[in-house]
Amino acid sequence: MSTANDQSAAIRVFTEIGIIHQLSQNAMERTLPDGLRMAHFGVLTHFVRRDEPQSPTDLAHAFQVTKGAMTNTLNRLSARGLVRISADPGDGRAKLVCITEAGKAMHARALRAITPLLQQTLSPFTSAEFENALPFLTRLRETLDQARN
Amino acid sequence: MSTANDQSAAIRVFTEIGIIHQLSQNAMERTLPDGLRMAHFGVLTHFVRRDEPQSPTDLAHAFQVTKGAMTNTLNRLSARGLVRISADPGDGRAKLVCITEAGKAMHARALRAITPLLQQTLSPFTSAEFENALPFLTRLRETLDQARN
DNA sequence: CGTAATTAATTTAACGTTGAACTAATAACA
DNA sequence: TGTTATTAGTTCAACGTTAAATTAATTACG
Repeated sequence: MSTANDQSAAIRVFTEIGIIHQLSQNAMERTLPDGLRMAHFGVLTHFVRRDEPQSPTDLAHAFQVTKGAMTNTLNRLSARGLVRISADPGDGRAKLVCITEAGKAMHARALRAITPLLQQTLSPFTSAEFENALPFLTRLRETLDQARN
Repeated sequence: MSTANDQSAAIRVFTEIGIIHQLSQNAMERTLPDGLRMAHFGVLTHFVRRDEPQSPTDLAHAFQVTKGAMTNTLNRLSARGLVRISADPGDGRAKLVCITEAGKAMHARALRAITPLLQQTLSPFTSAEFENALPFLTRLRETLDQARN
């Protein structure tokens, strides 16, 4: 990555990524039940995979989002009873977030709702194509993440 | 793309793409001069590459954004004198958008501002890696685009 | 011709996000 | 110990976006 010409491929990659993000997020949010947003679904998925209490700050870090954004997301999930927020007994400043049974049920429902969309729109691809794309994307994300801090 | 297991790679790809989009957009907007946003920079880039009048609807379609969003973007660019909006002489409903000299100058300035960031954060990659990633991303974007309509 | 359907663009409310300012609790250290 | 710095979380204004409703102009067609 040295000459000016080299940058054009990188810029095109970022442009495609931006549009893919927008299109896929919109398609999924139109499909998710009950006005659930991708940010909410992401947090539920996180807790389904890893059912341990976690602080809002850790969650904000995991999702690469500001603490303010995570406060908002968790408040909405909590207001729906999909997540439980309690005080951290070991640290008076901190809180601990858990998924509830209703949260797990909502996640399962959301996953069922979203599956046909995924299967339909991704039918022109093989899973190998996605797996082949992953290492580059992961490394790019890690690089941007490091540059941020 | 048939079994449930296949979807996990696709979901990871979309997750990575979402985070890359967020991180790269934030990094670039922190670098762009004068509070210029990526949406604005994108429109300027479009007109630098293709210096012909174009309607807001065409631009909205090119950027995969609603007409309302494009109205907002164009109004901000116009308020700064970076773009000129005139009535379409052939269609009383339509408008035509052109880039101005100030717009071209701002684009050049923005590109200069953003180049070091690109070079710095992308130095761990070769341009071939970006070029190799492009065909898959392009096809994915096209597929999502078609599914939308 | 005249009515109905389509199209271009704007407007509005609602949402998620950022960045910055703020409060409260903890940690560091002189 | 007491002051200072750091850390966790919230709040607020500003922005871009979407979806839906609205206005105005054009096209289709009976």
